[in-house]
Amino acid sequence: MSKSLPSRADNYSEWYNELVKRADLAENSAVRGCMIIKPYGYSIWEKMQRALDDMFKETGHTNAYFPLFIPKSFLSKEASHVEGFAKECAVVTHYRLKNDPNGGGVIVDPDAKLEEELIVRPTSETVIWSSYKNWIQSYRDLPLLINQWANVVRWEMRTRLFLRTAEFLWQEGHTAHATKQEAIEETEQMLEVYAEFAETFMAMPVLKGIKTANERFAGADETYCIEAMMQDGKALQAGTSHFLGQNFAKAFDVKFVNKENQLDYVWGTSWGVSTRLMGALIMAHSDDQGLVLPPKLAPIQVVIVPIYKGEEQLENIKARINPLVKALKSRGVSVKFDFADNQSPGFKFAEYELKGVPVRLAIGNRDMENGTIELARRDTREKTSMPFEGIEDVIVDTLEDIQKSIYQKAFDFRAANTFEVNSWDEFTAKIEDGGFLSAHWDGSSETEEKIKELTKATIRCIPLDAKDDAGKCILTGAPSSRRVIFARAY
RNA sequence: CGGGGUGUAGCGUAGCCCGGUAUCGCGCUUGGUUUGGGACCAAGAGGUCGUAGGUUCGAAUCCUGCCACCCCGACCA
Repeated sequence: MSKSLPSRADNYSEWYNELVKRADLAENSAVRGCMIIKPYGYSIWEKMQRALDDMFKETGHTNAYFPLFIPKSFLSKEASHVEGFAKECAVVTHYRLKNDPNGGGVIVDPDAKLEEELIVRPTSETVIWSSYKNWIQSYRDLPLLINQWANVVRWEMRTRLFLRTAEFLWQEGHTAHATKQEAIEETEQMLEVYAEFAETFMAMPVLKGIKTANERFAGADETYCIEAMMQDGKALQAGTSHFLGQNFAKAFDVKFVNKENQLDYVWGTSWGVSTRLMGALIMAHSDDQGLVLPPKLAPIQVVIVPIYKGEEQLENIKARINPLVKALKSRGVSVKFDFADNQSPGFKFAEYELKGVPVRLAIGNRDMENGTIELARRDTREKTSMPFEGIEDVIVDTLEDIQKSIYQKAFDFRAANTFEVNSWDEFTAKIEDGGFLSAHWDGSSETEEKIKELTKATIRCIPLDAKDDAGKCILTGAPSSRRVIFARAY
């Protein structure tokens, strides 16, 4: 195994794949397209889950759990929904195996065929709405604000660790409301929650917007999204929030009696983020030395590496470091004091950089004599020798500063790679370099598809903060009232 | 699913064209010396050569099917 990663400049996707494996985040499994999330990767996901779950609870949601299997008939109740997912569903047809009468191993027992096939959920709208039918009678039962943490399966043809896997982990919120207005507000609120999570925890700036009809969720009236820019200039959809209108209520016959004693269909939303966020996190900040993790999501925020000759020196260092470890822990900082003697300091430095630990401290005999300690920050790879006295506050400040700096760096990168373009020639030239292109579009699906066909660029979103700005469609020249964001996407 | 490539120890590989039971490095184990940016010496352990068939006295090597992974397409709320 070579010591260094492939560089981003040489081969971005190889860099990504290698990094995921070398940093011990995930690996491929025996099952095509399914990944094994390794402990280090999973602990980052757990941090994401914790933060998101707290935000969901704060906005009034509660968790529940619905089954993995969906009766086939459920899926077909909402027409555009089934159309959207049919091509990528795993189907359970039998419930038993038996010994192969012709020899080795087991075979599917042909006598154990299911009357109705079960679909492994690609998303849970259908099972959930079939339950909501029983749970909702009156406006007093509304709003119903439920989230579930689950795995889903989408049989993708081409997969990549975290970015697109056949099975992935996610959360899916499913809410029901008495009015259209309230459901739209919920959809928008959850988009805000996602944006805030991405920006404050992941340190990743996102663009909030609305999807075009082409890119809309199957079964939604409107899909809101957050879009992030990766370091290769490609866009990554990091989260979606859907206003479902009354589509699922109608498909599953979910009616309620309103205050005026009239029967009406309820209004729905659904919203989700997945382990894809791990991919976003990696590609937003990491460099050729390895991961760069935002302190708020780093499983280990500070690592301390002692440099010593002999037991006695190590004991002296431990005596100085142990109280610091304790003090940091009491301030909620996760610290690892790595005094393992089977690896050299240099090895440890490289290893913790690969794993993205935000702050590294090194202390050796020189420091012991001088009353200093060396502090290295992962994002800039700067090393500074500092007085040991007061280092605790410096560490806490540095963690905060790293969180802010990597956000700013990602923000500046996005700004430097976002362009207004006004002609087709400009568009086709610019799109080759990656980045977001802000351009006029005539609003038709045909034009959108034509542009995709010609350039591989899709409309990532119509930004929520788009200003009215009359212009002409980049392709057709037809009038347009505002700009949309085009990019090549993951 | 189409085109191209790859599969040999935990990882990375040589050998394959031209058939004779497998090379080297990293890692691992033990002992010793080391430790301020991926340490060194010595001795060890580890392989049904992706998988299932076929050809052959004999297959990592030749042939066929299958599987997985990578790249390019198609597909992908």
